[in-house]
Amino acid sequence: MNRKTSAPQLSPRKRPAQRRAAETVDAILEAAAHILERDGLAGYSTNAIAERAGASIGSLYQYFPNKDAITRALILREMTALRDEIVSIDHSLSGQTRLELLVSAAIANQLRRPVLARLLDVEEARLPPDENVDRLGQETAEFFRQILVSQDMPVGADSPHTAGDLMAIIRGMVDAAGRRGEVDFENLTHRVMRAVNGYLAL
Amino acid sequence: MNRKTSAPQLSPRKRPAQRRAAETVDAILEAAAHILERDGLAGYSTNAIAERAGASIGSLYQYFPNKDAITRALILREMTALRDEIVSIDHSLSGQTRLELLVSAAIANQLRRPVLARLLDVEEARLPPDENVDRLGQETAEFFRQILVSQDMPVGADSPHTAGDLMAIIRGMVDAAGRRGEVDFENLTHRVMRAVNGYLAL
DNA sequence: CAAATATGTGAGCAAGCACTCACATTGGCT
DNA sequence: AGCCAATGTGAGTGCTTGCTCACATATTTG
Repeated sequence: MNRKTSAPQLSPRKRPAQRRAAETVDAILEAAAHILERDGLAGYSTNAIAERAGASIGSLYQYFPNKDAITRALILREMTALRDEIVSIDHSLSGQTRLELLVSAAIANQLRRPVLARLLDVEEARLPPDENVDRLGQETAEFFRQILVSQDMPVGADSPHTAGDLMAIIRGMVDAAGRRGEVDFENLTHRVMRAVNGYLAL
Repeated sequence: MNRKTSAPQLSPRKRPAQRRAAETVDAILEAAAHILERDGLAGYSTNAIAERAGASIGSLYQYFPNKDAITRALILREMTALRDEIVSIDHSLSGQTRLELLVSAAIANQLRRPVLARLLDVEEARLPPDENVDRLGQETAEFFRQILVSQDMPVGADSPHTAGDLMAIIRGMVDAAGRRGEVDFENLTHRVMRAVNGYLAL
């Protein structure tokens, strides 16, 4: 533990060691999110992100090797929030209740910052597969499956496509609602729940 | 009809008058579709489109005022194909049968060129609203609604959100399937039909 | 045929982009 | 204080992009 000199920085991406560095990284991520929401992909440039973050373009490139790394970090931030919420659902509840909680969490996650969520979906599709992103997605799908095999769930609710189909239904409906500017969270949740239950019941 | 001189070209976009001009326009559109499918938005540049079309960049800009106009023309081309298929559904069939035909048409439209369809969805969301695109969408939704009020449909199947929700479900599921590389058209169609019927039945 | 119009060409421009680098400042040590 | 690593800076570079324009060729018209 007594390293006199730190390891040489072969990777262009440093890990922040002091508090102000961590603050810089956070500011860059939130600036990137804000620019994406306000100006879309058209205004999403590294110079704009740095300026909005109150940092220099040089600082930005000390912590992110390239622009896509910023986007990936944003995707991970949002996916982690959803995963954490889903895995914290009480295991002793009934399958139906846990399913409702999960769907609510997924809807809330997509609706909290709808424009950002939609654009991150687009970027995720464009970026090459990422180890961390894939692992988070698999973890989330696994908890989904655990709910689908509960005793009070319809037999056969769990198939290789079920979790993926349900996530696609939720994302599709919520994205479309966001595009139309819907704001009635309860009504939308009810309709999504209807689609999910309908898919599972047949 | 005896116009000695044609009207001055105030708009930068000309309408093709001779056959070879129409062929150039078609070649440009198909080149744009091909580049989008093969290289995604990253390679989607006007110079690349012109080269692939076997035309010069100057020719391209004689028929399209800017790059987005090419994308809009592509969107219109795909939407028109779907609309035409939907409005040709036999009115004398039962509501359930017509619904199945409509869903099949929507799925087929999205699956024929899945990568292109997905990217055009993305671009449509980014572009400012367009009169022609909006009108086509409304026409399609209108025919959708006519089916939902058939006698053999569940009462209340038609609400202000129904058509939009169902289109969102179809697009979401088919896009996600395309992303995963699914190829089993029948299986996917069956699952989408299950989601649609489930949504309507409750 | 000639004149007029429609169509086609591609070098090149202005602007924006992601990203580098030589240097300045700050903070944590002893 | 004095040293050094960590952090911050922003003008500048090389590249790509959307798009223009002065001009050439093809087609129609009379």
